[in-house]
Amino acid sequence: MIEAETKKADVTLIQAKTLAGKVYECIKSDIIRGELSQGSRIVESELALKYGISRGPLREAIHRLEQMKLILRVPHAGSRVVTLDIKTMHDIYNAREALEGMSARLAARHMSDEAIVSLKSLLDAHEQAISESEGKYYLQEEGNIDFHHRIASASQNQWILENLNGGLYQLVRMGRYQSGQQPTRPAIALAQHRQIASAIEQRDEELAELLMRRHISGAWKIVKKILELKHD
Amino acid sequence: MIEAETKKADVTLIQAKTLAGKVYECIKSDIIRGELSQGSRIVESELALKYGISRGPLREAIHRLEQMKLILRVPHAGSRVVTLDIKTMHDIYNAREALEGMSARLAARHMSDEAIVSLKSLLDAHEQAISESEGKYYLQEEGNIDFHHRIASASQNQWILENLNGGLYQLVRMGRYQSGQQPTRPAIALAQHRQIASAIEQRDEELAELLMRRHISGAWKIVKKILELKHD
DNA sequence: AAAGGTTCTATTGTTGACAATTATTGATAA
DNA sequence: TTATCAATAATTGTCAACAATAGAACCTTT
Repeated sequence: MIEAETKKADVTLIQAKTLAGKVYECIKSDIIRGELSQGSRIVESELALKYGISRGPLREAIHRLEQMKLILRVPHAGSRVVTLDIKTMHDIYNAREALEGMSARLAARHMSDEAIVSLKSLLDAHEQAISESEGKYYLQEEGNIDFHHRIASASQNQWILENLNGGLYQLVRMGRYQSGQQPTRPAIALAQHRQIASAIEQRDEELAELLMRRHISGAWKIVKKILELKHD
Repeated sequence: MIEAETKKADVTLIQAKTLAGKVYECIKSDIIRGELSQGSRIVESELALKYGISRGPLREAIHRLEQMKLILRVPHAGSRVVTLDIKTMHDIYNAREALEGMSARLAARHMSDEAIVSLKSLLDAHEQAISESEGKYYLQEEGNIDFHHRIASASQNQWILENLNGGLYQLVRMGRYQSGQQPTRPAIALAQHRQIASAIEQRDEELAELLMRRHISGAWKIVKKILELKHD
């Protein structure tokens, strides 16, 4: 039993019990971090060799990544890492706006009082982190994701939750990582997060959705400018 | 010509270039039509034998169906056809409301004038079909899907389009098919469709989104009643 | 007889070889 | 030179055998 517990702890670190799952996590990380650059060709035998597995599970990993749109595949021709141009990112942020807006609305309806308290203390921690250290972008970014993740969880909508965690968030991460990972000014984001949390606390569904949509479309405007600068 | 004979789907008729793709289409159809009933176990070797292929491509087909949430899979334990209970359907309709609402907004922004004309003539055809034949539910339902599909295409948002066509619409179809496939009263739906088309024609993004969301949440209320009746 | 552990079986996960297909290269002719 | 077609190479798609795992059946012990 004790061995089983420790084993399970190890497994949770690896995030997957199957070979395909582990390699999927690896490749996903490589793509998001840009180690596999955008548009680059994916050759099954190469990656299989690199990770020391056969082509079977590797193929499964690739298929998963294709479904979440990190990889583009054409039958018999091969796979490439997706290229996040401005149009694609715009699509992603529009989808996010719709889904997270609904997510916030449902969170205002369903989130438990304890979860709301916990959410607000998370925001306090963010404020602390921001005022303490100006340079810890990474932690701030993780905190940002954490906030959005909690809202999505509280919505209690399984479809939306899975499509945010398993799809859109990964693409957003990849986009941030590869465009210099500037955090949208943290103080402003924090203020907006507080507004959203407040709307949820007051069970104001309409306002919660409105504020979340404004928050995301505002983030898009900043990302867009960064991308346009990069492209010129 | 549409025959009822298509249930014994012939693999060679399907356009997919790969074996996995063909079998994927077959199984998807079987699930939506209820030939593979909700919650029933999926055994790889059985299906492989049934379709006369090996387990490799069949596995790929199952993985795709898992990603679009028609199949639930647990590692080493097996797969089952999803069960569309009320909660799941509610999640689906909420996600639809968010995504198709945004879709209508973007359609009002991007849809070409010619496409709008074509859309309106499609609605005329629907009106014709409704007044002519009271019983052709199937055609009406296909027309309904056609309308929503055109909006999604006109949105020019690839992510939303793919997640509607390749995910939510299939689940909605499955739910309709298996709960007696009552079409939500076609005359009312048609009137709402006309309103939406009109808003798009006037480039009123706000109104287009609002009307589409109202349309879908209204549809949900009807579906919910049907499901509740069934469950008692 | 019930609880607990142990063997056994059915099913999934993995592998390496083989077939089919696409893209490339090179030769030939206009 | 350039276009076209054939042969070739590189890569993906498919298969059947093997390994690992979870769940069922069985036995043992109390």
